[in-house]
Amino acid sequence: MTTLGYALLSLLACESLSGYDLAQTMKSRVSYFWHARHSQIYPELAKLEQQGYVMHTVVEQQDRPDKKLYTITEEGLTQLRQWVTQDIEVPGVRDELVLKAYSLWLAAPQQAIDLFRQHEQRHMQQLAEYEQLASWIQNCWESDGQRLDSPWFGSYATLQRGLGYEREYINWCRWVVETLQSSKAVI
Amino acid sequence: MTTLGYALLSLLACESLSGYDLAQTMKSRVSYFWHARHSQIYPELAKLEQQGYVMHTVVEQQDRPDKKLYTITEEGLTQLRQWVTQDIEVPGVRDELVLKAYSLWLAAPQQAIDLFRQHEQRHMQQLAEYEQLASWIQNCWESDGQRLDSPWFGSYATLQRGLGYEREYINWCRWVVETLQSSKAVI
DNA sequence: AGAGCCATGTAACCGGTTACATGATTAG
DNA sequence: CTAATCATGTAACCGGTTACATGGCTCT
Repeated sequence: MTTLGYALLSLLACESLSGYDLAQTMKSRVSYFWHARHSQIYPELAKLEQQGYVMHTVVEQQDRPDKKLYTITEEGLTQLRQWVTQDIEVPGVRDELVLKAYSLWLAAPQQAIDLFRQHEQRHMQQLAEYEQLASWIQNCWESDGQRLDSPWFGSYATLQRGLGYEREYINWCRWVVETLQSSKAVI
Repeated sequence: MTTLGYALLSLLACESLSGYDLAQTMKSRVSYFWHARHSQIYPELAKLEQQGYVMHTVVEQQDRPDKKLYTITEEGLTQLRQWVTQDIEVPGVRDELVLKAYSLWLAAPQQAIDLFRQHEQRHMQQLAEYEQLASWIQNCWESDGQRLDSPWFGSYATLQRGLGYEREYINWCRWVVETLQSSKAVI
């Protein structure tokens, strides 16, 4: 089993979806912590089905192309359950902007300021999207009684990370810009 | 040019290093925002040399094997300077722990608590290392007059991100644990 | 008429990891 | 004697991205 396999099972544990839907869902809702293109998803679904973790039924549609609706099996759920709390290594981060920051001493300050302002903006946009989503999901979870065994708890937990991540990233961008500006005055 | 190429140039812009040293430096000092194995570094250095961005001299050593000391060239510096402020896309994050959090509703709360306590610990350790490094580097930068064109500024800027990242990660782990505990009491 | 969405796949490529390979010196 | 560190490389593999390929429906 690959991590992508578990990612797909995680989504299918909440609802049955087609390969196309899985790609859409990843793009829009869980893009923060995982993403995959359809070219990776379709073969992975086939593998999961071969292993018995998912199964599909063809849903015929008139106005649109037919689709394969994938559903998680009992074995799939079992597999997913044993994976969730299994320990993992802390993955090494690779962030090109932080890498660029390492060589910021070689840059023209104004150009550096522009770059980090741009990224501050982008992360503020992302944060705004997550905040909207968070208030929605918080509602869902609350009307579900804030139960730990409600799928909304999972969504809410990941979103909490997304919010924190973006806020911290924005803070850092601002710190870089301010440092570049204040020191510029010193020169 | 690959990003790894720029990562190596970034390090070589501060000091001349061997392939082995580059691997060590990445492991110890810049592991937060970039990392690479020696199997990737050696071929990349050869490519950089072919392109004229670095050059090497063989340093003979008695007590140790001889080594190739790589130095950045003027063209290398020029290349690096134009890359630093060039815009990039915000990279998609992939974090398996956050992915697991999404399926936390399927887990036994106590096992989940153990997992997130473990990761809280690991990030606290990482944070402690960064904090030590930060006070050291801050000193270096200050005795360098907090100049924007001092390499210490670059190191300090990336470390600021490292510190913020780890602190936020720890906060999130704690939030997950607390939520799992408080809701447990409700049940 | 053309752009864009729905829907599913395959193939080539590339960056990164793991493993293979060698060999000297030093510390326990 | 053995393990670890210094030092440099190659090869196989694998996950992920980009591009190729097809085709119907809907909205402008």
